[in-house]
Amino acid sequence: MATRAAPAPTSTPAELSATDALAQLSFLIHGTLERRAAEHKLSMIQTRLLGVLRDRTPSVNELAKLLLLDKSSVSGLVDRAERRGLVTRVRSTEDRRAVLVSLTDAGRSLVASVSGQFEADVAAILEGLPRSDRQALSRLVGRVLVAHASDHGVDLFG
Amino acid sequence: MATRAAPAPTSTPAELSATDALAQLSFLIHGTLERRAAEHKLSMIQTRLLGVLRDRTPSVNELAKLLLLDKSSVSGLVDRAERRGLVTRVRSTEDRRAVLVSLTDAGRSLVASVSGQFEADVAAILEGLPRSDRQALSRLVGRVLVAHASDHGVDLFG
DNA sequence: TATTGTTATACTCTATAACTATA
DNA sequence: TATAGTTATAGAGTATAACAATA
Repeated sequence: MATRAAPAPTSTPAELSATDALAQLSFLIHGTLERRAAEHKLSMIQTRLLGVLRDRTPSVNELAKLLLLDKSSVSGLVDRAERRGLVTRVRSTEDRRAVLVSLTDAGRSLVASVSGQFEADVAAILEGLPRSDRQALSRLVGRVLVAHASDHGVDLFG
Repeated sequence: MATRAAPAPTSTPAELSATDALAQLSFLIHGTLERRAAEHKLSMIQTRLLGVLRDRTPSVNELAKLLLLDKSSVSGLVDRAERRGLVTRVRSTEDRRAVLVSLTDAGRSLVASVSGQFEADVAAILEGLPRSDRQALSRLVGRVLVAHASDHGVDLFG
């Protein structure tokens, strides 16, 4: 956990390894989204569900693969989101076993709020750096992501 | 959520804003720890509990503040960790209402494993960069952390 | 009276197994 | 038979409220 950054996020030592620094920043940013979502009574998994649905109308089965959950877990997740009026279920006409899940207007509006606030939060965290440093950071992190993706057979720019 | 990095982590576009890049990397790193912990049948919160206990023997009340949980939640958390032999409870002699929680040898060993593997994972992710770039990244992220901490009244280097 | 910790209760989240209805 | 989805069940994790023991 990069010394104590993850399980026990603590103070920032004068000297940080790149590993420690990245771990600490990651938990800071993750926690930021968690808090924003909680303000809207959303858990992280409900937030991810809404996020996934922004540009898709997947079946329960496809959702299970996207969210790395069992289909029964997705069933319950969608139940609770549906009860709150955030998503709807529609029986597929092509395969009448399948159920397609999509955002309601309320769901779309909610995920847009959380999303916007989170982006602003991250931007605010980065405001500690002058613009040229932000660009340098962006370039370096972009390279890490590209390298990691290619190591894992992910198709970038697809 | 930095476009779709958080709720719907997807591909890496050719051009990433610093915000998007940081968000994507953060969720990559957080997910890395989550997977490592899960291999040891540890949830994130159990992992954080063990992490906090590495250099402390706090009361249940203090744990609740450190983990940002209600004391009743901590009570259950410690119950389950104790049942697995990872932590022990000792009644405080100074204040006989208080219960002090500490790691067992098994708990300490387990958290060391997860910690070590996670650090190696993050280091591996960073290996996509040449050493000079890693140093630059570390310096930039360190500055972000310092700036954020000072904005929030956190005492660094304490 | 105030504080520490536990317990009772209720809800979310998760998986496994069994079931229904399609294919 | 195989697949899609739901339901029953069990357990972790969380909070609120009520309680016992100690301060």
